[in-house]
Amino acid sequence: MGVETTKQKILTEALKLFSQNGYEAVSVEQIANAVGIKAPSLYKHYKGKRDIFDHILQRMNEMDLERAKKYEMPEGDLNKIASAYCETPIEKIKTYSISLFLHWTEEEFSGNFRKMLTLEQYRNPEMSQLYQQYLSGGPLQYMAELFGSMTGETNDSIQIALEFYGPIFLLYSAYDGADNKEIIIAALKQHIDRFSQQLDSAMPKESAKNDVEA
Amino acid sequence: MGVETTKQKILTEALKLFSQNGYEAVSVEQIANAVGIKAPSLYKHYKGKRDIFDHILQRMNEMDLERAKKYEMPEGDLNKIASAYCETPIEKIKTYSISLFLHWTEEEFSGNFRKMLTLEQYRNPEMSQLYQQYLSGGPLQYMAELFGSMTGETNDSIQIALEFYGPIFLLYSAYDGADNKEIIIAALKQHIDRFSQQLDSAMPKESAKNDVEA
DNA sequence: ATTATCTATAGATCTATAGATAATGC
DNA sequence: ATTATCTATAGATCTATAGATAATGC
Repeated sequence: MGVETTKQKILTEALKLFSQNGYEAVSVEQIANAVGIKAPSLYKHYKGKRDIFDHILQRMNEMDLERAKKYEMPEGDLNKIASAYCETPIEKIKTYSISLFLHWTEEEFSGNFRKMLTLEQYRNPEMSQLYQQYLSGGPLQYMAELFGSMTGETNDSIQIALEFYGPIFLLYSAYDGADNKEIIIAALKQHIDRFSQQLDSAMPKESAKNDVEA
Repeated sequence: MGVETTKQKILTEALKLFSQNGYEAVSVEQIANAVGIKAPSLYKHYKGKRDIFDHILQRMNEMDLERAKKYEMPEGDLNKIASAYCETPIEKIKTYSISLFLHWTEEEFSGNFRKMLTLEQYRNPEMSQLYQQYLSGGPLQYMAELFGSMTGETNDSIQIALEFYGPIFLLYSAYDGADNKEIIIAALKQHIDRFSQQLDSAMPKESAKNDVEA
């Protein structure tokens, strides 16, 4: 697992280039150079540039399914106890949103994929669909459902999700441009804490549940 | 003014294409086709593709200076009275942020420019600087200053600006993907109202000032 | 007389294939 | 024997220029 095969390395290097310059701006030769082979050799592994792109999408899809399985359904082995602790919706949201942010920033493949998707979002319907699924409308919808299940009234939940996810979404951009990434993570945590406190005090009761364990 | 010269049309059509596909993906021939001329004719007006791009930047810069002059300094003629009315910081922020949003969405040139910048932001330092100046860090900083001047304490102002501008920033994306743009504008206004109300009640006093006129 | 357009085309670059050569597995 | 790499190169596309032709302004 530590060693990357040429086939895998083509994907990671191509994605790195796509995330900086966009799909069209990157030539097969540039990818090959980054990998350390000549361009024609690359065709032994993939049918062409579009095929490389497709395999990146595929791999991202697999990674996201794994991540979803890990965080949406806390029925695993060791994590079971830990997540059972903070089963209250508000803690679930905290954990989920921080892990989501770190996933799209600190992890190399996902981080580059997010950047690439940002650059490709207007190219065609498929790309804008993926962008919204992974980064804008998708998370927003998911969080709205969480908030809806908390308050009971699903009416206002999209607006609440907007107040919550908007700053997180902006922090992706801030993260990309920041010299010191730690400051961004700190701002993220402050936002999440502030928001959940505010939400907690606005909620009718139930707030006693949290204060039992620390 | 209603008639667009070929030279101007090259800029608007090029920008339209750049905003969808990114700078590199667009060929000079595509631009020429959109304008309705042959590719070589285009070189009578601009030195090349890069030159077209540079003139787009230049024009955007001019447009933004105009917009800034219009909204930052309410010393004009007719607007003078109107803006003097709502000179209170909270109303200034409301007016400013709605006009900013409409500027980057409903106006064709600025809207396309925002999309293009989104696609070009990672290409080089100049692009990421422009992206942050126009769309992320710039407005955030400006709003932080406004909030700072309101509360007096400049400490927390960036965090407050994040809570305010984050959702607006996310709504740019939502706007691009939305079938019904009106819904997005409504969500924007609701966010701004909710936020300013919340801010108003959190402020010590001064809130009586607003309620005199309606 | 000047300006905007056209056709033709040079020169560069890019994707992809063909076929030779070296490395690896049985 | 199979697989991964290489060099050489075909064919397409892209940027940009040269020079001819039509349109516009004095």
